[in-house]
Amino acid sequence: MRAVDAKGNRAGGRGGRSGGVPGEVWLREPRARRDALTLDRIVATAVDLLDADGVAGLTMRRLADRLAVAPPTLYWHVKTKDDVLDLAVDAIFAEVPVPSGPWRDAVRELVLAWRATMLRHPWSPPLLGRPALGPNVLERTEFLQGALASAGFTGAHLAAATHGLANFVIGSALTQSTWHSPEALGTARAHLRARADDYPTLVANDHLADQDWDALFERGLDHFLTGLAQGIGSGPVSSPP
Amino acid sequence: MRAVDAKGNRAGGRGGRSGGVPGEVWLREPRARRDALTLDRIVATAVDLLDADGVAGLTMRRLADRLAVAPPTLYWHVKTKDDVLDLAVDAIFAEVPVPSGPWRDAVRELVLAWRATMLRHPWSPPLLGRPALGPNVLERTEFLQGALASAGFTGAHLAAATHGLANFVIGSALTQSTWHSPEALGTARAHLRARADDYPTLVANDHLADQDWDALFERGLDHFLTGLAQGIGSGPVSSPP
DNA sequence: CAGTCTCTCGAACGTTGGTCGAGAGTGCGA
DNA sequence: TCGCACTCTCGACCAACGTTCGAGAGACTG
Repeated sequence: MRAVDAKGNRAGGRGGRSGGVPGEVWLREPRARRDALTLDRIVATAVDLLDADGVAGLTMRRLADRLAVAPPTLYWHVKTKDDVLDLAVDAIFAEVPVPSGPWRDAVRELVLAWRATMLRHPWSPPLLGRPALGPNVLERTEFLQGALASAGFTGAHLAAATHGLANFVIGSALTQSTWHSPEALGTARAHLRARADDYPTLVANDHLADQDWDALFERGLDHFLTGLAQGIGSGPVSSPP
Repeated sequence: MRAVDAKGNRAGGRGGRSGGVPGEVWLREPRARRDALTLDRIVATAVDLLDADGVAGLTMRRLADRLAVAPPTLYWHVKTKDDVLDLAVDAIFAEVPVPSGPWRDAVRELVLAWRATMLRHPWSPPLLGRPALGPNVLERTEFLQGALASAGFTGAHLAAATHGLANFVIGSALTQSTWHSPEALGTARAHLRARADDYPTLVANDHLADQDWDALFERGLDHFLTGLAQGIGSGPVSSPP
């Protein structure tokens, strides 16, 4: 069953189920279906859809279509659409390599890769407004906190450092993905310039310019790391060997 | 017309329009309708709905119901539902007072109030994934950058400081609003503890504990401000008088 | 009193996320 | 070989959603 043509449309339309067209046997898929519908395939396809058209582009029907399957079928593998979103978010975190080395370099590396991945999938930052407890996310968080702990942070200092870094990355990615499209940026700048009287500083300094966001982020990150390393009270100062 | 009872249901159901019930005149609203439908009322009601039930709770139909109006009516005042969301986001920023004083204190104050407002409306952080160009948002941003500029920051340093602070606030609010409900936090911690082998550091340090988020945020903010004030290259060091 | 402009709404459309129960296909034990 | 149970798929259907259209009511203007 479920013979599909190249465009992914189900063959036969609403034709009779079994024993339909004579000789239909020969048209059937070979033996073991190598296109078995799995959770992994669902999630991967969802990520494709999200990358292509954003959150609005992910529809259970579109998703089913791409997988050459009827929409209700998805609900056997997945409980709700939110499940798909949660799984998609965790899936892209697998792209973030877990580094090694001295804590400050390792943290920098992780955070930069983290940000790069989110920007590669601009639909993801707002979705972090939902609890993310997937294995990939947790593994990276574990590493981050581990690195900071190995640097000597403890207690509230450790918590502040971990959350602070994570929040900084997430906020940056959210903001930058907002201004993803050049057109949006352009109209926004025009909007600002037309109100130069109200926002003299923003206009004078060309806020929302098409600037080097990467450099901006790294600068901010270094500020934060410096503040961290400087420590307050019991904070650590230097890198371990 | 449009007499409403206390529960906001339209009176008369589907009764005849004009010249319906005899004596209905006396039941009509006094003279000039003091419940005129305005954009402001729409937005204020939308914020109420969002506060009560989150983004999922805001429906054009529910909104119209609360305003004792038929759904299509809203579309005369507003182009799409997204308009309502954008306006709602800008509306809550009016709650953030614009401070004064030495730059570091003023910035701290603004940022803290900003965060507090977003947490009071936990639906708002993910919505910053959409361009926010309302007057209230821009006014606060203008102030933030103005304060930093008056502190001596210029060029890329200024941009990094402005965006860095904004991103830090947004990220913090997004993360914290994610774990808004104690139940979600509880199950998440249980989930973590059940996997102590995989996430030893997170479990040992009770990541996602029901901690003092405010203190955590202030600590992180101070780290950042310290890194900022310390400056890199041409960065400033001290507060102006 | 006609005309215009502002504002409201009933009816309806297309699409969405999701449910239900009927099956097809497969593997397994008797 | 049969029958049963389990896995997986789907057609039909549902309520709810955002939004459009055109018909008006009501209030001002000339």
